[in-house]
Amino acid sequence: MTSLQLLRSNISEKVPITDAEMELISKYFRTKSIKKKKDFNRIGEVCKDFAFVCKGFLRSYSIDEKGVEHISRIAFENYWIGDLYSFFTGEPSEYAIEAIEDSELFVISFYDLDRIYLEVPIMERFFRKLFVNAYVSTLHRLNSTVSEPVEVRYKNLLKSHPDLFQRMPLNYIASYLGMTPESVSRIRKKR
Amino acid sequence: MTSLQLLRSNISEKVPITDAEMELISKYFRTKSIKKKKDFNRIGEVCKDFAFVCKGFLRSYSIDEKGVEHISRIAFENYWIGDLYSFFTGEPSEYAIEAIEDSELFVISFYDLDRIYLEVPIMERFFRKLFVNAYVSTLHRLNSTVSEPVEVRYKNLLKSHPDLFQRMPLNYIASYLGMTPESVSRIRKKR
DNA sequence: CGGTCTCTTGACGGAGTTCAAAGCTAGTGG
DNA sequence: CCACTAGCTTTGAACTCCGTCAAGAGACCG
Repeated sequence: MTSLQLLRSNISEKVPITDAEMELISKYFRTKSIKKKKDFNRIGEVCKDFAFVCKGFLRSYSIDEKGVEHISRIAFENYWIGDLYSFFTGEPSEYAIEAIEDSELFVISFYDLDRIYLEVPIMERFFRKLFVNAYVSTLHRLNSTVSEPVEVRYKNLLKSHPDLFQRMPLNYIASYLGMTPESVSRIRKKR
Repeated sequence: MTSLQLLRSNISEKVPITDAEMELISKYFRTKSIKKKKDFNRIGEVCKDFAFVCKGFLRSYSIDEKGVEHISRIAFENYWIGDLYSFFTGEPSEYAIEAIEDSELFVISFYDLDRIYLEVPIMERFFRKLFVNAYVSTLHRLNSTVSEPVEVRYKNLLKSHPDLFQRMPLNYIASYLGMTPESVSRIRKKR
């Protein structure tokens, strides 16, 4: 499956899309490669592009007052990533986005996205659905963070995203789950 | 300001809207009154309507395995509320939505919302923006929950929403912040 | 290889929860 | 309009989960 086919299938999951529309859309996306450990976005910079992950694996994280990183999002192939707040408002981003593995992206700028909305109105619906999903899953994560002990959170993640554990170091998993690497290690020890 | 004017101004914050469009839109909204302590939505039921709060004050909460409530969202006048997951998928809701004060709502069903999109396409953009905002602020809350101690979280909420503290009992504030009422009481005691 | 990064393990401490009891407040009905 | 009750809030004491700190083992890469 080519990157474009992957993008198309991702869109088709939420809205119907024709060949002609895909043609129009694809003109506005640029490809971008990010090497492992390199940044797609830095803290303090405006997040100029919103990205679809064709290949690879990225994380988005913020840094608190004590200098500790907190991973807020993880994006595999077939996921979207970007700092939406910065992207839509033009304010400097509070999140860094970094490739965990060498990654291939389709990226789109704010202005080009606006043109897509004009030329292919159904895309407005697509992104609406995408953002609802992001909102719903984040609310779920928030809920589980305040109501479930570390062990339950770890096991639920393991159940829902076993693939994650093969590709991401333990300290990232800990950070994503809002706990320490030591806690993850101890949970893991008990079988 | 009438309820309809409030709705209009809420929409205008995000997208331009004409008199004619408002006319079309308003036909699809129904008014609904919810008395204090009464439910707008119950756990296990499909959330059939999405609501704009004209007057009053509601909370959305889930209940964990131990039977403890966790407030996931609070909506005043000029806010929107509903279980978006259930609303869009038709699955039973895991959240209850209850009026904290007597409330007046404008509600819209899933099907009528679809009609609005057809008749007033700009509304698709409106809701896209609404959901991006909801997503961004929830991510922010998640971040603060894992990185900041209870006292900081309490004070930040007090700073950003002082009005909340006049209208909502302390145990709800605690639940919304992901801590116990005792903790809130103790934080409050220190001046 | 040598050095850096990742992971494990142990001991300790503390932030925040749990449990319990009592004071306070507000709503209700007689 | 007052008395009563239920819910809200405070306070104290004990506990516990999980984070912190530290040290060492293993793994990976230049």
